[in-house]
Amino acid sequence: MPELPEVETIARGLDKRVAGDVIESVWIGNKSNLLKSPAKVIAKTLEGARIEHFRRVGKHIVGDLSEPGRKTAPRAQWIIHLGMTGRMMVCQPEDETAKHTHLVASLKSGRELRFVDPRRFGKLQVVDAASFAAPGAEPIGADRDQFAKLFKGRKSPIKSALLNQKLLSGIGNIYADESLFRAGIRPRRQAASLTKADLTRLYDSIQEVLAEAIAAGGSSVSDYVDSDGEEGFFQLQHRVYQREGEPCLVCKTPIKRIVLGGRSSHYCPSCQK
DNA sequence: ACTATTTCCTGGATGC
DNA sequence: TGCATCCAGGAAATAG
Repeated sequence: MPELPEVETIARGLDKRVAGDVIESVWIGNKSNLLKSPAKVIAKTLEGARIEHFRRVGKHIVGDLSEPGRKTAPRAQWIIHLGMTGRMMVCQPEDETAKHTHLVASLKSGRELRFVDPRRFGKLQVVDAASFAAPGAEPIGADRDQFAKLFKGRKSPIKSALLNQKLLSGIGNIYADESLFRAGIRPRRQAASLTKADLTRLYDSIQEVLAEAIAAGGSSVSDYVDSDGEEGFFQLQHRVYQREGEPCLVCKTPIKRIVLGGRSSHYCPSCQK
């Protein structure tokens, strides 16, 4: 599932390959639950636009669009959320159309950008230029004091707070579990109960885990691949996620799995307090 | 202002 | 082999 490191990898890949290209025409399928803007509006906004850049904001891919020939004339932003199974693929027109293809943007270079999403938890929208903002703080390089304040007075489990995109935007189930393991904090701990030392370790763990995961090209669980169809390999470095029953890499205690807010949470009962 | 629960959706895994 | 059932989960909506 695409979280911050996967979305970062995909956005960088897309930027490298299609920045500067111009969208000539757009086809949108009929599955409207994916669309946060009306299909007509999306098509009209994308058609004729030049893609200045693709980049990541939270778990969103943002495409900055401009008027062709006038790079400095901002036009709109194309916002893509991959949900659980969404993919953005750079294809040749003759490439076979994958099942569950919901949008195809034909580019001036002759290539196509395709959005594919079997489970349809993804979202597509267009917004005014420079108007898009993630609902919460950017986890990478967040201010330490601001970070600590996010959890003040929160009664929910720290794991749930980490998944709350309105607090931090970008952390999902994998990196929440992995960060909590490295920080030695149990997922069920009430967020407000974290000491200053806990928060410092958590902050550092998040920075470390996200940086390592980005360097590894993300985690390929489920069917994640980047915009080149390449798998990431951070899943090989997971210490707790999806390792229920397997020995902790530090102390050999079997990793436990519990369900918090309907989400699997994995932790070492010995290393995490 | 929070928090907890439900909903959306398909494919892969499991069980009989 | 086939068919039914369950499960994964990001985030919005709903209920408390």
